[in-house]
Amino acid sequence: MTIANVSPLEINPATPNVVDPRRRRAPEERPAQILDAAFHEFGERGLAGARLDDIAKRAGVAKGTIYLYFPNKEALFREMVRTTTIAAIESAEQLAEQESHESAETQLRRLSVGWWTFLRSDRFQVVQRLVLAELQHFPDLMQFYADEVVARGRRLIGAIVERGTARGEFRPIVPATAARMLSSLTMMQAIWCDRRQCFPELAGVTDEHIREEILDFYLSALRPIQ
Amino acid sequence: MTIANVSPLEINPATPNVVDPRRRRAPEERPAQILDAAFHEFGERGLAGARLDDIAKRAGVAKGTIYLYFPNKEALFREMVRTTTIAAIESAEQLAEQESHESAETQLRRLSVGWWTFLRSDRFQVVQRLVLAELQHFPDLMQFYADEVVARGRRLIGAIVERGTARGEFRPIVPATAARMLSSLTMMQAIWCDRRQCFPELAGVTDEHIREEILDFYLSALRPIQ
DNA sequence: CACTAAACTGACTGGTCAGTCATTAATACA
DNA sequence: TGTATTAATGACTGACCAGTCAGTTTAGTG
Repeated sequence: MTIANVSPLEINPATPNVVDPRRRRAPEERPAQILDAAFHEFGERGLAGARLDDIAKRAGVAKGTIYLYFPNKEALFREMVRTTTIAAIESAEQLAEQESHESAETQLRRLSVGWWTFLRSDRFQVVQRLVLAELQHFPDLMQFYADEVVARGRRLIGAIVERGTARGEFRPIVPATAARMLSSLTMMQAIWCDRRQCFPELAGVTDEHIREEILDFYLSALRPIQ
Repeated sequence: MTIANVSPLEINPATPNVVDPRRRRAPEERPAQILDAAFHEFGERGLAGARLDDIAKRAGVAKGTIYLYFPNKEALFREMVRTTTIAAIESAEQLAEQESHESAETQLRRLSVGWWTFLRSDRFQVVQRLVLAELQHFPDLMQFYADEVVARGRRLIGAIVERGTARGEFRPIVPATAARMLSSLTMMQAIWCDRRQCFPELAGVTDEHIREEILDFYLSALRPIQ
């Protein structure tokens, strides 16, 4: 969907290629196509539950083709988690770009909007489910996720909070702890939003409202003591 | 092993039950034995990944025996989630019993200790993983979990917060929102604690310290505005 | 003790699916 | 046009595993 590229071969002056597109040569596109299909199938069924035939069908490719680009199912899974995660971080960091002249509260507010958008996206929901459910069996991927997603996010928040404390906007607090608090509030509730129908209390509330509640709650915990 | 019979005379009348315990009749115990084994196997490998042969072996029972008590793999899974969840709630509610004369802060503090103990137990970690990973395919179980675990917990916290607000201990806040904030802080960080090795920041910190950080942070967000 | 009913067993079956490979199609180049 | 090379296919294989059932063991009863 996102990753699957537009084929440069499609741009054709004379349209001589009326061939079955499935058999057309386009080796550069294959990995992305397959990874995208894998993302959906693994996301839906998990590592053990997903079938390679389904991934192939979704990618518009024969099963054998998958094995031209990935040595086996597990490697495909690993690679899918890696690429999806990387794509996710990049889009999140773009959104969270900060201007240093702003107040810490304003920075936090902007970070909150960007991050929440990302957390509520389909891609994150799937990654999150896989991380929580399957990554215990892949210590290296877990580490990768911890370093590249969690730690990076924490540093971002921690820096803002530290600056806010220094400016007297916030009460004194260990930045790492403060970052962990905001992460947990936001991540957990983003996951719950995805299961809205089960939580009557959330059913009538918009995503945006929840995001604001979280931020207000968080800011009131950081409020300086009189 | 099966064909080579044990002579019934071998059974000493003084110690009558030296029979292979695996073949002793105990139909009342079977479901619990099987469910316990299922808990471990499903918890480790997920619904699709777990093998009934392994569950049987762990339960000390033949595969066929499982089918005397449960119609199929999925039903066993459902039943396992149900019973585990119920056991979990009951143990958690015992811990959280409150005395009405205490201050809201003290009540919250006691609830926090009991709940955290539960959240950090093996049983909860496994249930939580299954809920997040698999329960989307079982809407009825998801609903059951939402009603019996999440909603119950929220009501408990909400009531305490409401009382605290009425007494002027806490600032005015929607009790349901306040409950959701504490739930998300606690649940998410309990899950992270289980993956300690991946988060260098948590590695050197005790569970108890994190629990206190959460509670202090929470209380400071509820602090009345001057 | 003999007989019956209930509990239990584990070899077997049939379906499923990861992974293979002989074959076919497309392209590049002479 | 022919030949070589690379890309892709999908029928096939073998392992695996949920679910079955004919047979075995145990306990209860007269």
